[in-house]
Amino acid sequence: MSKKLVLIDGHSILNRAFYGVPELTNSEGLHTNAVYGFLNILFKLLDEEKPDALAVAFDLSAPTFRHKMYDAYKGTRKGMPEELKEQVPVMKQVLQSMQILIMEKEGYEADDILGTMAKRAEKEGYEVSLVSGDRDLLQIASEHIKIRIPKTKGNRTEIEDYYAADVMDKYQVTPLQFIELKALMGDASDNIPGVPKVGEKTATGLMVEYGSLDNIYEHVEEITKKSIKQSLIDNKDLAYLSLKLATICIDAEIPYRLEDASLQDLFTREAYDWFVRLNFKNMMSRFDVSARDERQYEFIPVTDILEADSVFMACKNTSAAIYPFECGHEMLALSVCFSEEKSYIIFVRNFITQSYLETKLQELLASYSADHRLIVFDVKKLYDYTVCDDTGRYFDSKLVAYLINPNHKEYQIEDVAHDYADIDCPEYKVVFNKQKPDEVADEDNEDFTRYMGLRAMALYQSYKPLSSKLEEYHMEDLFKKIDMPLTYVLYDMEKQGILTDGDELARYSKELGAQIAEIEQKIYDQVGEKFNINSPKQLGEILFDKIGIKGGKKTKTGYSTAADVLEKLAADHPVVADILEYRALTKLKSTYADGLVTYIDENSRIHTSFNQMITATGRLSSTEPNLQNIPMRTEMGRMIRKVFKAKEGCVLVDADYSQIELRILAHCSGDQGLIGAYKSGTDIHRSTASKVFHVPLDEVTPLQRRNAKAVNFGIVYGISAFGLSQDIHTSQKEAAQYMEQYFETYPDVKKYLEQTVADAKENGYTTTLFDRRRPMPELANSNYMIRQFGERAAMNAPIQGTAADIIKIAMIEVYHGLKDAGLKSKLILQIHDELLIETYEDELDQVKEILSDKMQHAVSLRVPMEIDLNTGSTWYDAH
DNA sequence: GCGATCACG
DNA sequence: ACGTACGTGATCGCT
Repeated sequence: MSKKLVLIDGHSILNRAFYGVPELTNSEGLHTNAVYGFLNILFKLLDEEKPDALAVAFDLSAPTFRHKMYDAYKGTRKGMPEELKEQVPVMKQVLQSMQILIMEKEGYEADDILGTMAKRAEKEGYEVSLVSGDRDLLQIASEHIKIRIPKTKGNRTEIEDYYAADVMDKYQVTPLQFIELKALMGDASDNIPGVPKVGEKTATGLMVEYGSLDNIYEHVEEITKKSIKQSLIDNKDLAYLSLKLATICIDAEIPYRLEDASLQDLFTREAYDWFVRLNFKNMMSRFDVSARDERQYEFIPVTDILEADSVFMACKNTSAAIYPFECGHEMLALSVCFSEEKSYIIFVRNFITQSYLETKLQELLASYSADHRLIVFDVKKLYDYTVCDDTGRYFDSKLVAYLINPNHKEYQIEDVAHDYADIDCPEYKVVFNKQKPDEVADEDNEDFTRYMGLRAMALYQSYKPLSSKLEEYHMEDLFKKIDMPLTYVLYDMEKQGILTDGDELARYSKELGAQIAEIEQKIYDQVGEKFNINSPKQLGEILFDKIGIKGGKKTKTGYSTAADVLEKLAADHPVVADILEYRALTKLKSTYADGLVTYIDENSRIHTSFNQMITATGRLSSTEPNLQNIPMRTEMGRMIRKVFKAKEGCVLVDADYSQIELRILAHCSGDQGLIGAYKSGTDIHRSTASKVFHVPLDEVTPLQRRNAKAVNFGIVYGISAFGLSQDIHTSQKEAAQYMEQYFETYPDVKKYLEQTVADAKENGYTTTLFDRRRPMPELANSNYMIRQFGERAAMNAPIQGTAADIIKIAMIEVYHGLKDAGLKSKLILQIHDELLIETYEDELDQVKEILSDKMQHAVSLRVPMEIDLNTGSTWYDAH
């Protein structure tokens, strides 16, 4: 077996780690995140590759041969932030303490040293892994030199691998041609100029057609696109200079021999001291050989139905984790784990059919009760195989991970496995690259059985830590009674979908198109030229430079042309009003009229996806398409709602909570003024205005009511005088006065909000009435702005989150209310405080009763929960 | 891929 | 002096 060498691009990996790992300091206040990230990658490499030799190359600040060629050349180390710079010497010392070879040489960049070492090692029969964040090194890839590009995702690391063939696959050029590709397109981060007008697409096209820079110039006359041809001719010298700059030197004069890189004992006394000093606790276990984790799992492929039977039989009196492998809607395999030693991977083969697996799962679920659970990852996706709305039989690890910390963007099984089972599950892409699911799902494919086995194992092992956390956080009821049962309700709603009239959508689109064309022309006429109105950049230049409207800059990239800015200008400049109208119309056409048709299925229905694990507050979100932001506020937009209909023999029943968030505020704060206002049933905004402005109820002016309403909203959002002043177009001073008067009127609201923030600061998280939790790391941030944001979010989260809890409870009760009454009518949409039911006409009275009863009595607060309920043949009419 | 914009609660 | 309402998702233009 040939020897293995790992080469690391020191600065590049340190740089990646710095930006990928959140801020981290040791007790001396030394920044350590980059070093930590680097070591994580290093250990992952050592574990995975078990190399014979390893070395790290660094750049020196001295000029290199590239500087002599090109004055503007800056190399790869410009503008390094101080927090990173201080970690470079630390990193080198840590590596030294681990007896790892550090290579650096004046006149060369790390790339050149790495390239030279890699080629030397290859000649001597080594397998080489070259680790860098920089794709430049792809030019070195060969059959024996693998370029590895790590990506830090949260606290995990994924590595993309490129042998020569993979470079071909991805970039359509050979590693050597990759240099010429780069010479053509340039590279801003390396200050390689490239040829103007030639981007990645053009460069790739040229390289694929002509094969080399020389050949491109031999055939330059054949190039059809004139501007490209001219640019190539004009910049020939530049292209060849770039080629030289981009070429990595593979015969650098460096003093290092391969033997120098041989690995010795990494875990020396000095290294130990460094790890203590840097406070890298979870890496310390590596110093204790006896404690080193050497778990060996067994992954057993099953293709025989009798064996499969016995696996399912063995699951029956214990909790088991399952993880399916699908291609489209077909299950190709199912991994099952019910012990810490082994997983079974059951393949759809021979007598094992998908329906056999579905039956077995169904039987298994039926056998479970409170003691045993089927541990799964994203149960909503599983209901296609196991129809079961008795959700108490499942434990959804993904859902629990979300509930424990809803702040993450996504919850991949790899993350849950790492965080709660300490198991490293490789991503599909990393193991199988671009292979299709049906090509990899084979019982002889050891990569596949390991891939599947690890996932089921990780799920199985995540159960205990996740349940303990739920218990510790007092979130078991939230999980068992709210979010878990909701999964099936959402599944059912998605499956129902909503009837959508495609013809009407097309007519609407056509009408919008006509209006847009008209107003577009009108805008061009007024401005005196054609331009892309949709481009904020072009629009800003036309408005503020050409016409000379005063409005000034606002965004990082240039002029702001946002609606609130333009609205202030519309009165003086008619064209601005037209632009606003153009914007409104094109938005309606592209996002709604034209956007929605693509989602209509063969039954004329649209099935959105309700995501339960996205928001930090506990709300749902809706995607593909988003049916929670269908226009409402303008009449033209609202017309869209006419395309959403009830099917033949049905009507739509729509109910929404009236000011649910303010009512929750009244309840939570216990403010008698606010509670009294709701109990008396008067219009809350009018009542607020009357008290705040000290006028009798019937003398409140429309403006006073509007302002009071804005303050009410502001309170819920975590008020700031600035935000309020923006909203009601007044001075910050006046807004501050409104707030002050509001808090005088409702003193317990003020107390409540202050207490909420204080608690959040002390605990580091907020909770809702139902113990939904949101960690608030912003409150401890050193940046004032971020802390301020944290305070506002801390005021809002319990209110918005409690509202989310309440409507979730209502949804579950409405679902079961309808089902238990034997009705065919179905819940089809939720829009945060609103529910929509497609109702059979003969069930109308019952549905209305169930809907209003369950919504009003989902919880009992100190104020009544009122709803508005409407019926109609379209959503437009029902709301 | 990211920022700007705008649709909703 | 800084620069901000809370929570989302889709589309577009641009690098």
